[in-house]
Amino acid sequence: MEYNPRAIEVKWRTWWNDQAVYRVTNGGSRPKFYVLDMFPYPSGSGLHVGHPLGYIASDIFARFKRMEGFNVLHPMGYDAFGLPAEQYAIQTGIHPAVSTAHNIERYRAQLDNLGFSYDWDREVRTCEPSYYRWTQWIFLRLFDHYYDRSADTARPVSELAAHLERFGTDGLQASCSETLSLSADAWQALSSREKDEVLMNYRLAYRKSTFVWWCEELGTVLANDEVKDGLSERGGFPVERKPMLQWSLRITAYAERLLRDLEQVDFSDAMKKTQANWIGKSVGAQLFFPLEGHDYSLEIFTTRPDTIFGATFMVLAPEHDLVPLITTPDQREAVGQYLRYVKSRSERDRMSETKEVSGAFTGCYALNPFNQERIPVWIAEYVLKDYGTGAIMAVPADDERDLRFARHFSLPVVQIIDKSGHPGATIEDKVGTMIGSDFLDGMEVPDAIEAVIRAVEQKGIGSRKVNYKLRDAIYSRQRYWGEPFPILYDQDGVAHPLPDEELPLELPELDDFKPAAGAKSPLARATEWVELPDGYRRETDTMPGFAGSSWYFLRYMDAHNDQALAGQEALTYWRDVDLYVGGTEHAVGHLMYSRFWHKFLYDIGVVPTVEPYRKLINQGMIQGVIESLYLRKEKAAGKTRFLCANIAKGMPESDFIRIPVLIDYVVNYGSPDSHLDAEAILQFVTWRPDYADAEFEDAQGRVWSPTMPETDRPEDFRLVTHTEVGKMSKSKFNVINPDDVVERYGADCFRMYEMFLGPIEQAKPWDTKGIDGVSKFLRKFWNLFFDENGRFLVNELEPDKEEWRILHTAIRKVREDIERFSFNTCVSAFMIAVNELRSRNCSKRAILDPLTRLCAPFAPHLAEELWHQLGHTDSVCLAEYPVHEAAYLVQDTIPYPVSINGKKRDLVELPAGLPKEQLEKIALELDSIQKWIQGKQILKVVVVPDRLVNIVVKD
RNA sequence: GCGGGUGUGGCGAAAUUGGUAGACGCGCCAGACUUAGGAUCUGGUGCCGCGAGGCAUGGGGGUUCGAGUCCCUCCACCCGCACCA
Repeated sequence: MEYNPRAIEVKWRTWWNDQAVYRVTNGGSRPKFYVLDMFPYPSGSGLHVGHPLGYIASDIFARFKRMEGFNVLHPMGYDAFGLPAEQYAIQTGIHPAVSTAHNIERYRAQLDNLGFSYDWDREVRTCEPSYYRWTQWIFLRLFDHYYDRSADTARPVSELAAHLERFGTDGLQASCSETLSLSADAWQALSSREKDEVLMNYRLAYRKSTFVWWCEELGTVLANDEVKDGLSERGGFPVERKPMLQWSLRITAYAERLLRDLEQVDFSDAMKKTQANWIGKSVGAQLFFPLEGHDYSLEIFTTRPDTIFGATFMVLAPEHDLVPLITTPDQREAVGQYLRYVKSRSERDRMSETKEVSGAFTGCYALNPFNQERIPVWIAEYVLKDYGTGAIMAVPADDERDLRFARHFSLPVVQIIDKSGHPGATIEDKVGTMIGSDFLDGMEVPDAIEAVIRAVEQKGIGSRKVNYKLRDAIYSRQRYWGEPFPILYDQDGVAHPLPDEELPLELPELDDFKPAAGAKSPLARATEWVELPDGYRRETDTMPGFAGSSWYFLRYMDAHNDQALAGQEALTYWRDVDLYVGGTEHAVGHLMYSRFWHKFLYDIGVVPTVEPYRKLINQGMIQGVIESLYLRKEKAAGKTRFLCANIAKGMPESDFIRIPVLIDYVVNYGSPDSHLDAEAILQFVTWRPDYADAEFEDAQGRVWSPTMPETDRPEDFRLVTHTEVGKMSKSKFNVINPDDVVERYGADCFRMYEMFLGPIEQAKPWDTKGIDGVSKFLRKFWNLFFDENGRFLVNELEPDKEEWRILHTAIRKVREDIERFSFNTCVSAFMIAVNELRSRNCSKRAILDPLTRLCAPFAPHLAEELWHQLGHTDSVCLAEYPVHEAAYLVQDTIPYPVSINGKKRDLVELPAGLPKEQLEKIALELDSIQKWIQGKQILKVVVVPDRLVNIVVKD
């Protein structure tokens, strides 16, 4: 019988399905284990070979844990709301729900094709009302809570209102957008609308006019992490800063906990660093500088309050609220001009030209709160509106950027730190002795920082302050395909939550998905839906993509519950995700948001854990090989001739058109010798008929054309292609569909090969070349069970010592390596075992039975078939994972390398457990060693029992 | 600029605590079976050298009986963040 993967794979998948082998129930006596994949956004182009890498790894782990006796939750679903489906709808008129459902179907087929052990009964789709009902519910809880900093937890807004009623803002420690100061009387005197505005300042989901990233092309605002290099992450369109009335989530309230709790999760250091960096905690002081001629003062944040006596000017962000108020009449024009200049610059320009110095003087002076010295107030782009207070005290002597600015505008530089005691210290290092700084003189920098903060607090001109780079998350999108906000506005524009009983608030039907006028969501056109008879109006924006993905892992625990996002019993049983597998691209988006939501849900008593994910593994990207022709159009006697540049040989890249080529055409693709030969060019021009009658010229100046008679064509004509490695994408023609690979080699082979490619966390280019090795291995494994005539070879003979050793070596290695996520070495351990058994013609049941179980997580279909061939009737997926017995691994003899001065000179097989003295004696007496030590003085003999002997001689 | 990562044969890679560098696989070479091979099997394969042997884990230095692994330093590439006060 031949190994025929296609036949057995379909057979067993159907069987698993019928037997509900992967069905999971909540509870029971087995310990729980939760293995989660980052669920995919079902895009129109389907899965490529890179997507399943993480899914395969997690599936192996889930199967391993299941066989180890754990109750394993291993679900899958779809992040189904999002921009691409809506863009597609705008172009084609096809409803996003329709295209999404279609894409999901395709994804499902592709996933099914790989034999994953998901419990599909728990599937979630974020775009289903039964799901987003709870997304809306969580939003309403966020709306209904504020963050109490003294208790470090979220509390109901009603408690906040009660506090204001009795004490005003006195004694209130709450995260807020602006620091307010209100007496109880003042609060009581407010109208209900004004009260609502005050509360909005504290809510964890709040509506406020903020500067947001606006993307004209997409017709929506975007969150910080959705903007890359001044362009939208989706589509790569320009974005601009714009003040808009938006819903936001107060993630900043959780900044400290998000940072601190990184300590208790098992993420890679790189991931933790990235998150910590994004949170960007810095400790310093908040200081108030009185403004000359005004009765208000300028608030700044600094990490270097010690340098205050070196502050020779102040800088405000151009968008700072005070700018119009403090600009003096004679500076109005200069400032206006500068503001126009800033506005004219795209975010891209602003980012790319960070070295350029620009700014304007407001005409206003601030006073140094310590010595009343007059300090000119400037505005400049290099100060950012939304970091700190949007204003700084500039200390050119101790800050690179301030210094550049001072030099450019000839502002004074006052030295305040003597760094002579610290040779090599840079301008920004916090070292040195204070000089020219009044009461700080003579102090070392760290002491001075403390001293200033104490003085500042005593004088009441500021306080110690912790600042974070993390911004609140903009939560409104002016789009159709997202969760509607369960919010109604009354005639005063006051936001009212929809009662929970009215959830889900479903999306209205629409046939036009273009953004509505005035930067509005298409929902604004659904007037019947928006306008309620009682004069109330619905919010027309929708929630962002990260809403649904911030809590989906909880829904899997109890996917059909219609009373709660998940039942308390399910939540306390599954608790948290034990293993989470996904890409690093979600480091600051999804992972931060879901950690934030989880902490909030913990605060309000919904979930039992502080962190959602215990361990995170980031699979590396599988890249594609990109082969391109570089051609330059030349004019030649009426015909279009293309000169082919050999970029590798150093010809310039500019002036050439780059044409990505299907890798199927390329000879030796992926190697330095990649090229198109005559046959390949002919294929190429059928694919690109626009080149069908072109003439091609190679680097030697020879000309070749598909239209010329074959006899005229120069021999061995080649167009050299340029090879790169990059993301798989349609436009690069380098996408490999897993279905094609599965069709040819089978799912088990595909699974094992993806694992065999290299360490899971490492990025690597896809290369189908090596897959034959894995394919051969699977056949060899099969052939231990069947001979070429299909005869079943498995026998009941007792294995010998060596055969036991082979088996138990494999068991130990595979178990160890699964636990450390080293799946590539597991595959090689299987290969070694099978090769060794084969060379001994071993088809003994006592060996093959455990070996079949051992490889079941990797090649489940093959294992299931062989398991049944061995006479079992239950599923191998639920069989017990083998455990190695140390007794079989004890070796009688050990190969001892004998070295002279660390260089191996011989290898001798000696009985295990020999004492040092004897080993030394044997080693020294070896002929091969004698030769080396003849006439030399032996200084020392290092003997490591059961390992090696090293003889140190004097040269 | 800051942060993180990676550098080992022709290629993907292994080496878990400092102890035989290159397991396993691809490719390549030779051979067997074959009408044939993109099938299968056997053997070989880091580099230099006829050989003894020498040289090899990005370069240089150090610690050690012994370093891919630890320390210092330099270089290259990749990925984040990027005027964060």
